[in-house]
Amino acid sequence: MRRQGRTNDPEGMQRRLVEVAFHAFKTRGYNASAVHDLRRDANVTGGAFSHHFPTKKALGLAVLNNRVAAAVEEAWIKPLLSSPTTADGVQTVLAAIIRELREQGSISGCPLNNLALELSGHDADMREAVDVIFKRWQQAVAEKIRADQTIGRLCRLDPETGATFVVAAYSGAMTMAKAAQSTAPLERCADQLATYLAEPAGS
Amino acid sequence: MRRQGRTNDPEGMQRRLVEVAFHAFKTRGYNASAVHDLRRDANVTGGAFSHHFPTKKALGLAVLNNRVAAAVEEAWIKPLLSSPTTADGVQTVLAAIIRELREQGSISGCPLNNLALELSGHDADMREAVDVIFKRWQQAVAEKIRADQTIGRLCRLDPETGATFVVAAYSGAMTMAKAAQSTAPLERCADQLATYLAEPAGS
DNA sequence: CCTCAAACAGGATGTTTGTCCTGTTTGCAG
DNA sequence: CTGCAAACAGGACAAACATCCTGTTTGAGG
Repeated sequence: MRRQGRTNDPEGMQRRLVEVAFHAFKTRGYNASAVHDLRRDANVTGGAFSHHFPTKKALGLAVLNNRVAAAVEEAWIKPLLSSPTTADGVQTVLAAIIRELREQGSISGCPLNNLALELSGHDADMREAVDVIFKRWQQAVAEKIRADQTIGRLCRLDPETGATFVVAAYSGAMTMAKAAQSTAPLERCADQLATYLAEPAGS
Repeated sequence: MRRQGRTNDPEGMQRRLVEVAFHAFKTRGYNASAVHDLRRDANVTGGAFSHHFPTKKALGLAVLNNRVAAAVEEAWIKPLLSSPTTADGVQTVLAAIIRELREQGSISGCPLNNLALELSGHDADMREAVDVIFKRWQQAVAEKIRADQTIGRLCRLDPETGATFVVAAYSGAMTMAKAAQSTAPLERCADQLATYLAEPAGS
């Protein structure tokens, strides 16, 4: 075909594809995103696509394992673990997310949340991948709660239970924020999580 | 065509279609459910379908406004409002849902939650419909919290904020339960919501 | 320079999707 | 009895869809 500008860059191509798919899945959803559109947006031909990802499901798993997991790590786990306390970390994370949503105008929701509902009912491998990320997320929060307990905070709170509760409240609030296209649910949940984490539960 | 067993039953046909679609949307999702399959499962021909619902979106809105809203009303609002306190009602509702999920083996998630993520990003009308149901749900919980306050309970809790928090925690927990195919997240959130609603927040 | 597997191009393929169209039947109004 | 609008039957339709196929190009190893 005599295309002379071509250079082999498998990693870059995969990264570009995963990046485009991540964004499309986050905003439009998995089933609503056509492979054809993803290819066009990422400037990837059909041959190249099916070489790196034999099926759409393979791309979905790659997005989940590489990109979504990294997004959770970056937006939640890192800032949480580097905060003085759980309460502080959760507050910092939520404030940052709310600020970011305000700046970009529209609310597309938490990528993990979006894909979780759509994919965990359709395929066992997908659900497994979603669950792994949720488990990792919870584990990090639980770890932070345990760290708090070594300095005399949240001593009456079971770390796993508290972690599940925090993640659930955030996820649900993000769902409602997306439906309402407003940050109000997130702000309210941030407020309640603050008081919840300030005083030991079940005292 | 000489089909002699036919009888006109527009309301029944719409109900049957909405019922089938509700179940399909809940388990497989909106985009993953083909109109063809819905017609087959509901024993409705193409002509009848497009007579009652000109587009798939019309059916989706009908499912949202009629069936999903009714499901929330039945599973959440009614039992909550007929309970002595908010804490009691939330506990009753969650216990019933957990029991039901255990009996049926698999967890398909909260129908509103599932459709919220998938549809609110795709269409303004759909998002509006989802938001209305969420608002109604929150309003009912807030109303119950206000009722508690008239008898000296939860006096330091803002009703709207508390309602958002309760709904968010439940929704998020259901998402995690679906991903994990386990009722554990729901049980943990029920536990934490119990202590959250037992003592006034921010005291 | 030669080889060869991996990387990529560009379309073909068969299926699925949502919607529409033409005709027939029902049931109520007149 | 008779018009007539609504209710329904059954398939047609093009567009969109995910996947596959054949060929070409790259780049590293020998």
